[in-house]
Amino acid sequence: MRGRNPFDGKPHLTLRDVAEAAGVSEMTVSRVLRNRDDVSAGTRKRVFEAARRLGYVPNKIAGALASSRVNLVGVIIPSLSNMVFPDVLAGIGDILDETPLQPVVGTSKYDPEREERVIYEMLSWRPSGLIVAGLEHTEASRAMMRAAGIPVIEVMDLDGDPVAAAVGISHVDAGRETAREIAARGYTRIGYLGASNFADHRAHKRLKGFEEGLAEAGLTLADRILYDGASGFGTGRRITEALLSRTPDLDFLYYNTDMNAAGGLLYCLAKGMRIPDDIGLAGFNSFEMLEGLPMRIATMDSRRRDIGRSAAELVQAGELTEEKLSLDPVFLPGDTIRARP
Amino acid sequence: MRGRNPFDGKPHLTLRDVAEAAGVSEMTVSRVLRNRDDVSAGTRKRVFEAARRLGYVPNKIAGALASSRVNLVGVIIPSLSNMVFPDVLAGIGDILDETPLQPVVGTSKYDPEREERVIYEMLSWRPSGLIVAGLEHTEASRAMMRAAGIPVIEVMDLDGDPVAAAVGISHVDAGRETAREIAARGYTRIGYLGASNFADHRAHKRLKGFEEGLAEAGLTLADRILYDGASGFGTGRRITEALLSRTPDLDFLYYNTDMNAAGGLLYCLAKGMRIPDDIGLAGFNSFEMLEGLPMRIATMDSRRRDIGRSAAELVQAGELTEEKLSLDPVFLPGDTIRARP
DNA sequence: CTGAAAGCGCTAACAT
DNA sequence: ATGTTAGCGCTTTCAG
Repeated sequence: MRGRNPFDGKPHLTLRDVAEAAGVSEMTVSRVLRNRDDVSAGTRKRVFEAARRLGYVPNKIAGALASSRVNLVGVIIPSLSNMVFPDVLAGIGDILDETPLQPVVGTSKYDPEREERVIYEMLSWRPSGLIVAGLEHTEASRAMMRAAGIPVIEVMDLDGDPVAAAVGISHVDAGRETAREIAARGYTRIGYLGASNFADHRAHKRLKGFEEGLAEAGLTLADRILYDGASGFGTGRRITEALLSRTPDLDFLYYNTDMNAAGGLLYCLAKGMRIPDDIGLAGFNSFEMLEGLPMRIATMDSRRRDIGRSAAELVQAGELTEEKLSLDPVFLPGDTIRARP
Repeated sequence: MRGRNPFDGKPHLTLRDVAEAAGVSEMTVSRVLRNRDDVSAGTRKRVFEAARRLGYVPNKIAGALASSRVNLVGVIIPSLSNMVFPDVLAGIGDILDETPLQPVVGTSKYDPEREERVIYEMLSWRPSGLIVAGLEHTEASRAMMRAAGIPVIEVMDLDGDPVAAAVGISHVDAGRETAREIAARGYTRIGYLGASNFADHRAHKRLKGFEEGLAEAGLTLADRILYDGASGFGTGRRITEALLSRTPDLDFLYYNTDMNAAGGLLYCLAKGMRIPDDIGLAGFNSFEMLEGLPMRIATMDSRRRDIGRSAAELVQAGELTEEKLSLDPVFLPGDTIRARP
């Protein structure tokens, strides 16, 4: 059974097979296949042909062990269904596609214990770098990342204490800034609509900053509602209806994410409310796919793709950097908030 | 430099380090860390403690090479931003989470050459299985998959010639079935709205089946419009407006995906059209996040999560199966199509 | 229950 | 420009 795939009697081809077929040494085959330029054109051609004909696929496991070089970058995010994370991945891809590095994605499902296991699994492949969403990890996770001896970049959040490098926005600032924009436009009866998910630290930070921003203007949150489950139009609708039936005199609704704000928008429009005069709405994230709703929702661009790009650049540089890179979220007033007086 | 990480002067810990610290042989450490039950409780405890204290993380590269066992499953999909693919991944995760197998995702960006490179990269890690979206691949890709000696599952599509096993729906049938539902409700002036993306084979197959289904009822497509770029509400709006201004007397709009249908729905509602009496709409995919629109769009559930689950089960079984598993897409009439007479 | 020896398939380093 | 040798860090196999 040794040297064979467990599912098949046929052993994998090795360098030796190609070497014999081409009439050269294993070492020469290895050089050709790694595109080194110290092989004569004729030999190179013979080797390529032999490899092609046999259908040889190199064994990276062996190569990585021999060279202690692994061209993988671990990327750990909470989920793939949240839309914000694929955007970060796209940014990472923009950069890594131009390099030999390859991202390998793992998901934590917002569970720190699960994240710890994923980090452990990832590190056991000895990747060239690690990109992890968020700053909140178990102590064991932090210890592993510190000891990994590779570039470790925490992304999306800057409010906290990164293990090493970090790229992101301050969600506290984002929330505060949104509150200022709202207060500056004369709204006073403000409600918050968000997820009860205890582990969504970034949303909690935005809310914290939001309340600080309101306080600056002498305001407090008039009401808030939390939901379980996934964000979406239906969720946005339901929580909006529930909140407004409880506190009908709200004049502004601040959502944890544009997805819910979109549902809220559709609800308010259906009820004939006048937006943005009677009631204003704002979300967070700036999702491109929502362009095309009846009104553009006021939101803050969370710079997800840029975050992915910058993180990948830091990994690619290969240094054990502790750089903190703060991107500025951009407030986009859209149509669901009054003009500034 | 050998045996060290290129970014760090400090070499990684090895089994030997743990063995010395615990006062046992490397072999014993290896046994403990793989949770084999042929080690005495006392030794086991000493080893675990030493490993913890040192912060040892095993090297899977070496382990995989020695054992020729790699607990990775390659998953190759066109993109992560399309929403349909994360759903397939979620289904795969449902199953693999209960096993030692771990999915590794690669994206082809709808480019067969790129897909070929990704398949090659994946196979060079000697994974335990491969799950690939679609049936259209380069000849070289097909040859690699045939020769891989591992379970290879093509997913999402059954109209074509799979390399080995396949799990999915027939998109031709899905299109034909949708056409029948529309024709049975008395619509006659039918338009199609889809992507020009040459490489979206499944959408083309749906359109083919759709036209066949119309033909059965003595109908033909009254007009069609193709767009470049991403699907979304804005896109749906724009193509709907363009198509209706060109052919105003259409009484049904069939979209390649619910995302565009949603934009079309919002457009038609804004224009005061009476849905589903004056004009009907249907999409494809059944996206959960769209629940909550003003009307539920008629659509067909593409069974994405089930497809992921079944594919993962086949991989996990570990046999070189050639099974073809056909799931039935389900037509969901929603509110945008008239009741059957 | 524990250890010693051999080798997985490749590449670094040193020949020639 | 090509070949030879010695491992990479682990697991398999066989001995005790």
